[in-house]
Amino acid sequence: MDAQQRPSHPSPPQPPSAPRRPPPSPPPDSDTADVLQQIMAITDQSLDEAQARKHALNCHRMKPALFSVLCEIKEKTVLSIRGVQDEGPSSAQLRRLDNMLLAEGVSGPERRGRGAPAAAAAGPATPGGCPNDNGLEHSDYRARLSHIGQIYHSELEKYEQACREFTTHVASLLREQSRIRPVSPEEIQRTVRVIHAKFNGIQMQLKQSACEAVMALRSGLLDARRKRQNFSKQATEVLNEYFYSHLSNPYPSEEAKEELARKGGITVSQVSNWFGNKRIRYKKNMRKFQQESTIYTAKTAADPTEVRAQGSQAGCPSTPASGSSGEALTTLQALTSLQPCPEGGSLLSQARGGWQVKQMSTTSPAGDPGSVISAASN
DNA sequence: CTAGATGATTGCTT
DNA sequence: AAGCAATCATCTAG
Repeated sequence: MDAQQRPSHPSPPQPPSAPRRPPPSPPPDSDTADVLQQIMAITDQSLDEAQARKHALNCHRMKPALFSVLCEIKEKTVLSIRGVQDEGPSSAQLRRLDNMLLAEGVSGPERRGRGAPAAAAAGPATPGGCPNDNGLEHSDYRARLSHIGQIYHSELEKYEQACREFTTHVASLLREQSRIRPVSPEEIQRTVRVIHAKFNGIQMQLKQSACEAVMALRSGLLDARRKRQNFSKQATEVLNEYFYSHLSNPYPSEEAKEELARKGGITVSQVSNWFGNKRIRYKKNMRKFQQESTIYTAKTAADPTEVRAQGSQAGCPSTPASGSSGEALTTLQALTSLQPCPEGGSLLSQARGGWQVKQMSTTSPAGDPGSVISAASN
């Protein structure tokens, strides 16, 4: 405004300072054009050169007039610009991405123990998100996940740094320019906001990429899980020993399952799966398992240190007589293996009472235990 | 390559 | 929630 206080008087005979003005006596209009040209030229110059030129411009006699003209132009244009506010609906999307990265353990303060939210969302039988608690694949998964996290954080840091630098640079540039053209602090603020919005866009892309990487990793893991591996000999041994030594009630308690899992180097859910499969398959084709049965029963008879019931038998509702029934069964099994039964060992099934067989209530109205097996083993 | 074995998953029942 | 039954997908021995 003070520029307007000093109306541009007709040019004095000699300009107070026009140090590098090549034309000695320029035409009246060329003065303004010259100043503008110099302003434009500043961008093409080196810092030192520009500094000198700026100084020259600041002292130019036409500067106040030019400044007031720019003020007027700005006055008009700013009105039309105002009201165009940024910040779109992308903030919600950004929040979603943030949440997801947080849940995956890629971002956030500190990585949680085991990807808890993912496990919570998984199925009941196995912790779907993170399969083998002790598997190689899982550690590999975690390693890759943390690698993604590292890249994400370093990139984020880089972008933030660049954003800061660029913002301060632009702000100082604008402040500098405010000496030759009207730049309000508000305008600087707005420009800064625009810059931040741009960098936010970049950040969002980065977050999106991180999410995609995690997703790819996750689906890869799920694929890998399908590529099952047979249990180790040790694990199969431990499980079979328990199964055949508790043939009257092959339902290990939670503690027994944990013990078996620990001994076999597998998870509790794998133990559950194994027993589920085993019970079904044994029941379906007992004859096939008879040899295996004798092997393991002989083994456990010779080695009393193997995993005992540990309350599973005692706590079993279906077989209250836990004491000698196991041993009696063992001998029964040995007998049945000696005299193979064409129907798949109905003798055993009678002795056992058919475990926890669902069909029992539906298939045999007369309550014939043998029919359970014959119904199940077709 | 194939058949059988086996671990995992899914849908259902209790 | 645990278990059963069927099924899938992979492994493995021959």
